Amino acid sequence: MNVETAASQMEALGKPKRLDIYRALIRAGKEGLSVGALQEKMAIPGSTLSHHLKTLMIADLITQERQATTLICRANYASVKQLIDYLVCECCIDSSQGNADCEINTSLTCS
Amino acid sequence: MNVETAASQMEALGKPKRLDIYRALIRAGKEGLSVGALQEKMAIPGSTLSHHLKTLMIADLITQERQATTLICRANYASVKQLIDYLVCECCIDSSQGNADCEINTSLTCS
DNA sequence: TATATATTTTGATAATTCTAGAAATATAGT
DNA sequence: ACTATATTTCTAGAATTATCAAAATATATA
Repeated sequence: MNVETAASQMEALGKPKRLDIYRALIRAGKEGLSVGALQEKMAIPGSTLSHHLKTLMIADLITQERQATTLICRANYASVKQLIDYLVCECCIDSSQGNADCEINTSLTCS
Repeated sequence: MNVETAASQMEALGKPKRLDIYRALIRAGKEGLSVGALQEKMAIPGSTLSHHLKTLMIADLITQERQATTLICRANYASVKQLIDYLVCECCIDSSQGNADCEINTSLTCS
């Protein structure tokens, strides 16, 4: 993970609508949600939704799988785990007291 | 935590320079870093740094404490913990399989 | 009060991004 | 081939954001 990748992922999650979309996919699990289902759920125009999904795709935060004419979107759980790690895993290492007393634990695995 | 707050925090972390500044504070621990120390470390103009710090402050991601003429900045560990929780804590709850098999654990405490 | 240090605010420009309607594309069924 | 459904791309305007030099502010010390 590098700072540009992490920042682009944060930025992708930095608008309420996109964050809502992403969290809907986090909640949906491995079944995912189709673009159409998301559009109904989110109540936004298809073109706007499509742009948001593209942003999340480019940031590697979601994946898409075509099933005939519908496109299934899923959260990429591995990438958000890496992002969280990048954010906090170096906690306190520059402190004169070290990080021995820091408890840092981020785990996320979905079956 | 609501979606606007979470999105504004994500957005604040969504630029490489601000993410770098924030991670430097995460590493610094409770001692924090002065604005001047950050400026030297990051090698950016003071006015630019000040704007970035203001953005991080408004998002409640950092705190500032004045010590005479210098201003000590510190990461707000509690708020990033809440942000991470907001992102993933509802993992898979809408799945037909439920979230029983999801392991979600985010802990971050710094002494 | 005068000076020095630390930091913020102002102001202006360039660049990016959000939004959504309209048109285009892709896939499947009749 | 024609139609229907699902989704994307094109296009453009409005709004927001990043950047930094210069001026202003805040605090401490001589």
